[in-house]
Amino acid sequence: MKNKKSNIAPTASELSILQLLWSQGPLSVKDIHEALEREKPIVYTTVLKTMQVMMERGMLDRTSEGRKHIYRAVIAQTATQDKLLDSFLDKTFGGSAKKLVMRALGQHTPDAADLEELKAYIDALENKKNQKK
Amino acid sequence: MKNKKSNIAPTASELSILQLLWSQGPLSVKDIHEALEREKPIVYTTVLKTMQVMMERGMLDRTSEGRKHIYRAVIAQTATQDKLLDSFLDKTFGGSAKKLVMRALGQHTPDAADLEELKAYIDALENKKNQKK
DNA sequence: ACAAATCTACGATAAAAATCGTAGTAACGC
DNA sequence: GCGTTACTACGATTTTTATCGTAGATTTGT
Repeated sequence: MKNKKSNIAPTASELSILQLLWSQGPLSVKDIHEALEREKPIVYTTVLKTMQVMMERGMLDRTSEGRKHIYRAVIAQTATQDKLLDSFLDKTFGGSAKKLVMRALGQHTPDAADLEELKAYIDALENKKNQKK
Repeated sequence: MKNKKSNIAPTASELSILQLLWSQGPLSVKDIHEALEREKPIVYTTVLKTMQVMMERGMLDRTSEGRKHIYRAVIAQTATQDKLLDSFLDKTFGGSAKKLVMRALGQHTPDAADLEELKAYIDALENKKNQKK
């Protein structure tokens, strides 16, 4: 096998922690707690515990900085999103990417610029397909 | 309020049952069990129990046909998918439909015909936006 | 120095979801 | 009629995930 692949799919709470680490880089438990607290009340040790579990599961790594620990994400954002997307696509849209895409655009239509960008992206995909043949 | 909205988001197992009912119409527990069994081993009463719970939660309804019950989905497929999509989009892609769409297309690129259809759909969305203004 | 504040460790509990086993009842075949 | 089969009802257990409380250690302010 290529290299030990982490089969771990993060849960919803774990994902909310990962999002912060992905977007803001390595953070302390305190940093994460403060950020999450803004969304909804949660006890400090709940966050701590979750992050400790995530370490055991190989999702996070950490270094010591004085007495406190600084955590960082080990699993990549894109790989994780792709895995979750795959699973979601199967479970909710029977695996049809087209259906999911159309529904996503219908419900959360991006602005004009983004729509143009999307069309350009689709063109690029079409070209790529043609080249392969 | 418009009409009593069901706030219920089905779990993964519930969703797999709903998928069958949505695509095949009203079914008995036996029908569902047989279909699910093809995917992975599962005990009959597990399915039965799940469907009973779903009834209590208002996701399913049933009629009697002889001694057996025939279940049908009460909650609509599109409404349910939209709700799940919303939540997934937020949790996994920070609410950016564009990101989700591009990733979905990249990982599960539809065939040429579907891509054309998608572009046409995007055009339609653009026109709709322009009209509103 | 030492009390208060800051952090981690970790077991325990709670909450949610999934699974199963047993009991009981109606239908069915013969 | 009566044993076998097909179903439902439902409690109970297991598994997974989320949350919390307490204990103890290190640092900080004064």
